[in-house]
Amino acid sequence: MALYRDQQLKIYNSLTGQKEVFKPINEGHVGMYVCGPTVYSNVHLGNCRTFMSFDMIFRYLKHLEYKVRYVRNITDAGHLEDDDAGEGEDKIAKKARLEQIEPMEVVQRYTVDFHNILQKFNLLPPSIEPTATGHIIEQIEIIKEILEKGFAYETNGSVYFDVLTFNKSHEYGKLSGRKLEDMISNTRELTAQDEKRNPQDFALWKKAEPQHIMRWPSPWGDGFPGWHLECTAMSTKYLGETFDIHGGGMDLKFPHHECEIAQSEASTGQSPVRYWLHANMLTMNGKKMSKSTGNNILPNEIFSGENDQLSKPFSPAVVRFFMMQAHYTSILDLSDEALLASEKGYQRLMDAIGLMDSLVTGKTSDLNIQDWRKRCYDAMNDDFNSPVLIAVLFEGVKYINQLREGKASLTEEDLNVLKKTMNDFVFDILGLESQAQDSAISEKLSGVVSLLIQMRNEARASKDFATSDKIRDELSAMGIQLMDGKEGTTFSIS
RNA sequence: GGCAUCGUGGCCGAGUGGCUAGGCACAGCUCUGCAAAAGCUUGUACAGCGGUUCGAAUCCGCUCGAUGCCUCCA
Repeated sequence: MALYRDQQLKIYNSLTGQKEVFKPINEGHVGMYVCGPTVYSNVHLGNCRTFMSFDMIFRYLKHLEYKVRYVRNITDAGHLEDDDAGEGEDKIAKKARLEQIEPMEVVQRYTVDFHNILQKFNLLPPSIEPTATGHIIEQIEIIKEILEKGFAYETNGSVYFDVLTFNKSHEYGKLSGRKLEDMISNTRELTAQDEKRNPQDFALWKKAEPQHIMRWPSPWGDGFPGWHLECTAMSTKYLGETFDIHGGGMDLKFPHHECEIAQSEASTGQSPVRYWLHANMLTMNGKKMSKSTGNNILPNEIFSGENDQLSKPFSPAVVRFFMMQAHYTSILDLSDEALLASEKGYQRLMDAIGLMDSLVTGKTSDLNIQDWRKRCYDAMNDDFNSPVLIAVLFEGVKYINQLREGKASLTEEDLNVLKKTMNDFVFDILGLESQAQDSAISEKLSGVVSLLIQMRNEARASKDFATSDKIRDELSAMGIQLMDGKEGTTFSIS
């Protein structure tokens, strides 16, 4: 029997503002769509946080033995920097012009970067990773539908979604908690040459100016799709007209996701998504990381330590652990101090896990492992509460250390539950990686260190503390720490 | 200006009506040749003011502060 039947997962749904019991449309199957990046520059750490959060969610759903189809798109069609002006240049085209390369070279370069970085952070690839430019036909079809239903109009080769008309029969703004009347009263005057009937209207199709490189033929002439449309087209194509989970960054809630809802409801008559999930922002110096403002840090700058914000390099796993220590719906602020604290905690966790295989079993158990295991699931079932999970996992760390010191005892059965649970949650679900070195090298290294430990013990036995301390201190300087315990000396490499 | 979210001990960060979150740092003890590691113990924090309640960090109101969205952004 599948694990999900034993677990009651609750998810905070942005649409209703409440935690709801998760029930997929088709039992045992989950369709999940997450808005991916626009590939016109290097992915920064803030972007990574969102994808990492949904990776953790993907992993947990899979762990619960759901069959998950996870679709995460690549936006490879540039969108106008200023939608209203009509004169704006799209970001990919701009980058291509600045670097004197083809737009698709820009796309390729940053798609590769995106994949490389996510791999370093140990993200699983999605089931499908569709591109916007690969779905122009699907987007055009949706525009036709919306036009037919009377929720859009064509002006001068462009097609706009008619928000006011839509709002008469539907509720525009229900996701972001906005009221159309408020939005109207708050907007400035239309610019004189604007093609839109109302400022709230948004583009489904934009006519391409002659100099615009990325262009496709359509019933309305050469142009390119509006920036909300691709997600509607691709999510519908691969997940159906209504699917289970739609995720993305908080900054996409309005207008992007609001427009997606409008587009789907206008074309199919159905609300597209059951559960809307929004991951919160990563900040630095108290401000949102953002490509356009420059307040961001690139993952490679963290891994190398070459940046102004941090005192030292941090490994991808430590950064991931740091992020998992905050709930995905909370704002998280990046700082050197916080990363240093996480690094130590991460190390303690990994050291304990490394000890698991050497633990001995007893006849009785004086730790309630089943209850502990249940609390791990409870944490994740409560809207993927990874920080609470980590708190419970640190109880597991305490258990392991107590067992190692002989201060507690577990039966073989319980010990196996402890090991499996730690491995499941730390590696499979949180997606942390032990920084295992090349196994051939690490095997030899561990032989060498064992030899040194033996020599040190001999020195200690003969009270030659000068020698024993020298071994200990010099290894420590190399990042190899010796730990004396009841059962002998072990070591950890940092 | 409008809409929304948030303000927790030295730092990070959970928690939403009564019961220890957790991590890092700090202190004491145990262990140790000395350390480190680990274990044990201690910290009475919830922006301010007022209200509801037997009881509020948790609910309500106001004030102050921060952030996000309202234009491309994860």
